[in-house]
Amino acid sequence: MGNIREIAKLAGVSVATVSRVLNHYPYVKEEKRKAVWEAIEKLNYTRNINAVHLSRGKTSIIGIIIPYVNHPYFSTITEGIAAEALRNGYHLLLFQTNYDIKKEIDALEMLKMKQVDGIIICSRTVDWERIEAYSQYGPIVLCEDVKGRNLSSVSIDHYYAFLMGMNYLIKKGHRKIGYCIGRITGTNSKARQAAYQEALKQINERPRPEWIFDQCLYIEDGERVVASLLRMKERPTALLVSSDQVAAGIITFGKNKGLKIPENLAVLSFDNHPISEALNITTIELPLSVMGKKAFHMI
Amino acid sequence: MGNIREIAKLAGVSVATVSRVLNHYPYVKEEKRKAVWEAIEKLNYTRNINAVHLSRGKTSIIGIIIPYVNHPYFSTITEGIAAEALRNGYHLLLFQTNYDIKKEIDALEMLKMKQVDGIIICSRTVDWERIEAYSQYGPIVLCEDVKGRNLSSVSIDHYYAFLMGMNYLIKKGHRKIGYCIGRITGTNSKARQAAYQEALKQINERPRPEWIFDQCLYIEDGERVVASLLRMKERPTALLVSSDQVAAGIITFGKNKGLKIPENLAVLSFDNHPISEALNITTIELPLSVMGKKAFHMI
DNA sequence: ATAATGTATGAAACGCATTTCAATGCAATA
DNA sequence: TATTGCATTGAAATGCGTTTCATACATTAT
Repeated sequence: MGNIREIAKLAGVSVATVSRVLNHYPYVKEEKRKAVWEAIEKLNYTRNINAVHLSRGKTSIIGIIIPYVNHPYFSTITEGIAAEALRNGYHLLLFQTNYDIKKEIDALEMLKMKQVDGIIICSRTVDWERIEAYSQYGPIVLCEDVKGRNLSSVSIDHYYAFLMGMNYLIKKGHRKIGYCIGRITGTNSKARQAAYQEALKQINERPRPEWIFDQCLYIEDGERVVASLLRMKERPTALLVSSDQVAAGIITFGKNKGLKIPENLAVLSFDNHPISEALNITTIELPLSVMGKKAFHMI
Repeated sequence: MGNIREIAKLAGVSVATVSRVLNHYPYVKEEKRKAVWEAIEKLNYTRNINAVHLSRGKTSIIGIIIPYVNHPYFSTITEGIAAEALRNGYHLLLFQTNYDIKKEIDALEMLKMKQVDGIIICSRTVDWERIEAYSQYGPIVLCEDVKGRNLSSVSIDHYYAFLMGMNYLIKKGHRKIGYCIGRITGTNSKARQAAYQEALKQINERPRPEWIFDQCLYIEDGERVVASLLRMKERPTALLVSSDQVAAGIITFGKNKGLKIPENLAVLSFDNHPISEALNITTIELPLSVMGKKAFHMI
């Protein structure tokens, strides 16, 4: 394998010239260029990319912080980022956090250590101040509304989307409406809550905390929601569900339990994941893959 | 920020001692250790990890080659790898290939360049020889049967699983059986085909190429399968489906089209993804997450 | 008391490619 | 012919942490 110096010696040129050839710089005589390539072939040489990283001070790697890889919402964003990164010669370092704040900080630390050139945070637990502090070390893009903070972000207007959903249900005649979200503390969830309250205010209904279901991420969480609903004396007539997966779970488990959908319970969800088409779920599309793509370009 | 030499100067020690402190080596006087930490604090120092990588000759990063991040089959494996990698202080570099052979080679090249210490290949398009050639540069683990080749692998016995599935359907009285898979050329798919043929031979039925559906990956592919089935004069009475997602699609689209399931068409699938429970699909569990975990440990 | 261990620490070499700076050769313009 | 400028090339500095080797002192064993 050897290193650039050996190549230089074998080709009878200086290391600078080898580097020029390797990086496709102009101003190298054709014959020397050829000699260098031949030496590279002969020694089966490959650049030590860590030396390149050190020398250049950058890695062409961007980090992506997500809570779970195997949730469609996040894997779709990741997909978008990955495809776009690849097309631009970047690599992706995956930080799966499970919403563990320590792991998020570890990931941010990688920016300071120059392991990554930038970071895309798809879902956040650490506080804003911390992120702002780290952003001196490199670009950080958030996939949520940053509320005027001095941070880059690409975000879906979940407030608007949720409001749209609420209005749709209200127009259908519903007044008793609940909703399901993934993690009640997130920024996106707060936007949804605000939209929920706003919509209810307009029809003079009070929000019902018992109709708000937290921790709804996967299809199987729908089962829990259905079970809760069945135990209630007074049930909502409609549910806004932040994930198609969960909606699918609610609908199928609900039907198993004899819940008539949409007669007893209307379900409206978000993402427009193929599962919703399959199950005939009414859903509002969220451009997740595009968001990933944009997030990449902001970096 | 500065570097290790500045820390050394400020703390009044040598760089070697700083390195010892940084790496928690013994044989450093407590007072010097303290002085070093103080200097680190004062200068807000962090190691340049690229220098560490270069110096150590390794990165504690492992690469993972998958065709698509947003398919449950692969994201579940990835999930398993990610969780385990994290617990062992490793990071994950994601190579999404879309089954593009060039991208696979690029990823393998990263092993040679020492960008990654090892690679886990979840699905492969390049030929064996090439992988064997690259394995001189570091550990490579395949997630498929390597058929006695000199390569590490963790694999699910898809032959056995498929045979089991076939026998289950046969026991239920089916003789006209078809199947759906993701990519007909993969090793895993060949194992499935072999199992299919073997099972049919035992009941003296001939394989029906028209009942074999390729490119079935996502829920929406079920729609295509249903459409094909409806066009056939003679249909299978049962389908073995390599992915729960696709099975879900077949069942829901099928029902929409008036196909009675399981009366007209029995469906048996694999993975045991939560979706199958939701839809009451009979499924055979595949330990994907565990496979990811094991794959990591082989490296 | 002497040899043998163990603790503590620094100088210097090592890993490797990039990039700046200076120098050389040659061609085109004044 | 003198001058300006571009094409080419190499020496050396740079980025930065790890690790080996040698050294020095303090113990403990013989």
